[in-house]
Amino acid sequence: MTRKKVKHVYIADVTARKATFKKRKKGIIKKVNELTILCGIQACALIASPFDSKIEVWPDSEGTRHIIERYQSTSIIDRSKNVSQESFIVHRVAKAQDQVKKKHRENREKEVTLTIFQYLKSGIIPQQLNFEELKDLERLIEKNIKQVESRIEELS
Amino acid sequence: MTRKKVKHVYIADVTARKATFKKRKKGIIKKVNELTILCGIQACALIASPFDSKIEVWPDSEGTRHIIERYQSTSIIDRSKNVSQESFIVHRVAKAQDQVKKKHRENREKEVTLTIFQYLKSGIIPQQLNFEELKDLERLIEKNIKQVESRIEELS
DNA sequence: ACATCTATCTTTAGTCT
DNA sequence: TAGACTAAAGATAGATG
Repeated sequence: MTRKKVKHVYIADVTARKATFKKRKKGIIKKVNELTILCGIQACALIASPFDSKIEVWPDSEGTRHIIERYQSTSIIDRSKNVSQESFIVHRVAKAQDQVKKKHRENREKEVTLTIFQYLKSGIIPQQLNFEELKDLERLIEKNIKQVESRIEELS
Repeated sequence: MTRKKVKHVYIADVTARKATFKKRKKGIIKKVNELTILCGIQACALIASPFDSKIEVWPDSEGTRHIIERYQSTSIIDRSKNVSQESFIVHRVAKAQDQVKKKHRENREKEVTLTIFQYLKSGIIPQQLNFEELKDLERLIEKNIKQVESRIEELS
């Protein structure tokens, strides 16, 4: 009587879709939970609801945040294979500091680099950035500084 | 012959753990994929490997990034229930701009706020921040500005 | 709408190659 | 180390209350 051949296509019927979503979400979360226990690992799932804009996560928001941060760090490292992220950052900062000492003058380029360094240390932006990302960030900070300066000028 | 009662505890044997991890990870990803199709939603899974530091994600890094960003936005909204995030940001920026025009002088407080606004617009930091997070960010930016200024002074 | 049931489908632990 | 196999365990579609 209970026929089942799940066609893997979008479920048009709202009631059926909602029921399936609820059951399967529960199943997935159970499986993810089991995997973390059986294998002693971290894992998380983020699932958007079809019925409201909320995204459900497993485990709690704290655990999810941790693994997301861990993922973001490592994925960025992977993207910049050509240079070790650690030596890259260390070298960049050391170079910026040297330049500051040598040139002995106000220099926006170094201001930007130092700002980036502070943000990296603080964790506001990922601890590792590849060259392209760093360049984007530099351009953004430079733009900000210019805007702030022009606004200040405008008011003087 | 094939006896199975899965005890839900850590699998001590390395070989068995690896085999189970591989099988179950595949299963979870399949289930998540099916859920997204059946219900027409976004979902992702992040799974740390027990054998190297890499975190595997489903779907690709691009899709994962999107849903993470969506999650981070909404979760932060939820945390600052007391005030709508949109009106909060809009109000804060408008106020800062008003102050700039009225006081007609260089003012670090506004510089900080404008910098935050730029970062918010750019997506470098989450689009929504609650009061505590905004305060932390303000303190950080202020500290950065002071450090940069003192370094510039030191060199003049 | 939700809870329970259960026949059937799907996953997977243990085993072998 | 990685597939393939298979029977038991587990998940769930559709039905019913």
